[in-house]
Amino acid sequence: MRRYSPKSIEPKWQKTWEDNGTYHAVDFDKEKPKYVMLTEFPYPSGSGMHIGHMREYTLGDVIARQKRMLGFNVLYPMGYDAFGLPTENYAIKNKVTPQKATEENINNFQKQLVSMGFSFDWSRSIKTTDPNYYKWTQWLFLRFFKQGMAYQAEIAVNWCPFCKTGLSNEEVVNGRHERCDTPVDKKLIKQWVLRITDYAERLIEGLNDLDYPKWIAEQQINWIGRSKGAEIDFKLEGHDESIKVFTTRPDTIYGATFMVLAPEHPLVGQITTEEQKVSVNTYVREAASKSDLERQESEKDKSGVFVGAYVINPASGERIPVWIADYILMGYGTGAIMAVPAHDDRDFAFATKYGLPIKYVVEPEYGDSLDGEIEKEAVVAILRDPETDEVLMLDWGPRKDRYGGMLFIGGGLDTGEDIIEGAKREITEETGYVNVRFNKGLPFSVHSHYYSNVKNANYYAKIHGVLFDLVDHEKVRPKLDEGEKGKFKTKWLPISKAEPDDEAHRQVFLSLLFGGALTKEGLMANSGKYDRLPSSVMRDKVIADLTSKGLAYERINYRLRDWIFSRQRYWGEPIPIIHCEKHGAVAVPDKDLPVKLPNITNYEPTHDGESPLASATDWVNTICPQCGGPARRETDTMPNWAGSSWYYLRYFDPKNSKQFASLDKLKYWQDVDLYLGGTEHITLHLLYSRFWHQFFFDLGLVPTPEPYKARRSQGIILAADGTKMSKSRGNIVDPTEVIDSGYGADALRLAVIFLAPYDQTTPWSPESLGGTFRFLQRVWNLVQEYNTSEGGTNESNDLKRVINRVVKRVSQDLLNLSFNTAIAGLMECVNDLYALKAQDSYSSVEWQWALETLAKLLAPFAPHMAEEVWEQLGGEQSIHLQEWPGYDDKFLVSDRIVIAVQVNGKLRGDVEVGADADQQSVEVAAKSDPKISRYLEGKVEKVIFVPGRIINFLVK
RNA sequence: GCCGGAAUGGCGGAACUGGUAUACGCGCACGACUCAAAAUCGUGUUCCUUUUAGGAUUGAGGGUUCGAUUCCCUCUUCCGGCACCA
Repeated sequence: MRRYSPKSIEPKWQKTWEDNGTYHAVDFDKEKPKYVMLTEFPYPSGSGMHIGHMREYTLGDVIARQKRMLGFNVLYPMGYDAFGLPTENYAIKNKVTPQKATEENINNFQKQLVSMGFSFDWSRSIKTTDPNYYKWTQWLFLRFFKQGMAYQAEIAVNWCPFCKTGLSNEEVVNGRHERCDTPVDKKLIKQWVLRITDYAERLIEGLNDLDYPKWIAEQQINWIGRSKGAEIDFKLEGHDESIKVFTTRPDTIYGATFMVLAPEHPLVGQITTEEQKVSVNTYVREAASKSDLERQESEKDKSGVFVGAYVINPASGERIPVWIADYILMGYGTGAIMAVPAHDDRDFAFATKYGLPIKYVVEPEYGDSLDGEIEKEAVVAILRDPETDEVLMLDWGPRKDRYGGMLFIGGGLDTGEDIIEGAKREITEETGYVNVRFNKGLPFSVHSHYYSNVKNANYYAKIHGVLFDLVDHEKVRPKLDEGEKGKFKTKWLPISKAEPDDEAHRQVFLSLLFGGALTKEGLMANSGKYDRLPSSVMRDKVIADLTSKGLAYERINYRLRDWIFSRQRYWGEPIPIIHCEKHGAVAVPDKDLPVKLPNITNYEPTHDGESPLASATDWVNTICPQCGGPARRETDTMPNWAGSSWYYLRYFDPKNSKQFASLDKLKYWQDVDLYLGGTEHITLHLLYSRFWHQFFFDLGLVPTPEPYKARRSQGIILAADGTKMSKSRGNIVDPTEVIDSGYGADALRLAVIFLAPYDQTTPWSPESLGGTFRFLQRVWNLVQEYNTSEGGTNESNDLKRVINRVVKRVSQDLLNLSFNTAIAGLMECVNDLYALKAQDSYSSVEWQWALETLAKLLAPFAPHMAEEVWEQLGGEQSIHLQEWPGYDDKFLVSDRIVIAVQVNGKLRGDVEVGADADQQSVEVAAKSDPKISRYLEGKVEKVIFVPGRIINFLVK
């Protein structure tokens, strides 16, 4: 008997498949529906592929292979995303050219991919660094340019001092460059920028029609950060101009007690008064030199300077001072805000630090309006013992209907009664303490709808919160209403343990003892004619009123910034623009594309923010395509996100030299049916390529509005100890080593999939590789031992059931992308087959069918083993071109079933009955079982019977 | 702080629509084969107890239900994303 030896079968089939073009996708196949399975193409780094890559491609491969067997014309392509910083940095370090490094890395990657037995259509492979490819990247860029969607701007960009290049917003993670972890600086350079913000709304809207997991969609929505509000003009005192602010809370405009501008705001210089000039200039200079990281670190300690100017609040007519502070960002909204310290945490911190006024205009309201409620003024008094830092609470018993629970001292005010007097009276009446000192009152009221148990009435109270200090413990006898007597107990509690059950009480407590801004909705106060309106209503009203005076308009703002598209590096697609003195930036004519990246000797990045291409004088100096006059080429290159923004389209027509892809082929292949990739690209590549695609759709270049119909993300494989795999930790699992060690690609594929649900981050388990290898070995031996020569027609219902069951299970699990349980199902099936084999003749037409079916189910997961076994069983053609097996439910039912028996919900045993047994026969069977009947001695009150599953006796 | 996701044996994980929790694999223990080991095969393996049996158990606590890993409420912890975005 031959032993299972992956080394001798895997390379053989890999070669056969490639020679036969087994996995080539067919353009315009009329017989079969198309299916495009896409996995993110790799960045060919110097360190080779790791197990995480293999998880992604194996999952894609399983889907692609099964879809082929299900009768789809499957395109499962692969290519290389090879431009970009890491290769260039690697090349510089190892003193080779990026071209050479890329070539070597790709060769290495290719070898590894082939050794895994993936069913890629290699005839369509692409490289983003191939001039025949980047010609079209440049051509597509020029579509943006020609529509005014690519523009140049001198802006302060995120600058990576290590990579010496500007970065997009998306590439900065926690103030550091995501590729090299270097803290990012700001640098003012002229940049190419793509107007992705024009598509902000579309990028959100488009998600509605896509099959993306909710969390991925949310992450994109979050990143785009839509917020609706208003732009409002504040007139500058003594100037003609006014300053526009953006706010999402126009309802709080009466609470705006000062204004803050970003230090970079263009009006700062103009409006600063003579006496403030020195301090303002110093502050602006310091802010400019701070990096993002430093700005973030100063989050807790806000700083700013008064510029000496005042503006007029357009709603209240009040005169308020103008400050600058670096917590206001020039890049968002208008770079200026109306500061409402009472209702914004940041403004509150700022106002507290600089002693600016805090004016509350939105008052909290709790509960919904109740029938016949009585309006009243009330106090909630917090009595604090300064000696022990404890507060006095009243325990009214369990809370019900917004009444009772742990509360502070509270009660209604008599008509015309002073708040402090009234509070003092309540303290003494309810608790008996006489010597208390008023500490402070809340600068706003709290409104509460509630039902009073004591009075048996609905109330709507306007509550004044007051804080009193206990002077001494002298007490008189409390003076309680009849309804209050014996209803509560008083308790002194440390401040940290005081947790009032009523929201109004809690708000009073928190505001009195800890202060802070109120950021929630509520009722308007101190807002002139708008008083007592709900804040949400006020918001629309005040915008409407100001809009009618031409002082405001509604506006939507996005967190998303335009996409900085220039890199001051060598290893990227040259931006196909020529700068002419007369005509400015001129597009390279389409016929002159590609603008090839010249070979230069010194491609190291420069310190001054100029691309190394600038030194290639021969290449740079050219003539203007419009006037023929002297001109210079653009020397910045594209980011490595450029090539990957449209690569899936090129797979549809990879060799086309006339177009990026022909419309016919685009119409046939349409879009990607399932896109599998990493979570790290959700706000980078995935967002960028959706943007490109949407823009191309608008130009009529592609037939679908979105590139990827469905998206899934595989989880990360951690090292066995649960830490992240990384080169520095030295805990990376190298797939090539695993294959060469004798386990082979099939066992590795199974191990990677069997590990956990595909989308779950989970630690690698080297031992499980032994498990999947053993499983394959068992399959192998099952086939080797099977003897075709003595074949008979042995009818076995058990065999039929086992095979039909596994077909159903694997088919359904694959539909749900539940790959790990599909493998568990296959393992279970093999275990069952071994058991059957022991009792059976093990040589019949049916066994032949069973083994063939098993091989087909195994084919997507372990393609080499399946192919070899298929050949041994006498199968024709490749197994991967066979039809996916079907199943029939009628073989799944057995005539005897086991029903669980519960007594009072507790499992007491089970009975075996006929498959169609009714309640009565199950009851009889259960009662005749002595293990069960001993629990049924009492009176059986009720029986719950779920046919085929369970019977539950309720016994008294 | 805000938004998402998760928590089940020694470990990775399974459980359809509320219906026998712990499938499958790893590990471990014992046995067979062997001079021996590896490999392979077989048996057992949630925990506790006074072990022919009983009790507990899906992060914690409560609720709905005949019955809850599954539904509802409160909380804890972990992971991912965003974070001075007005």
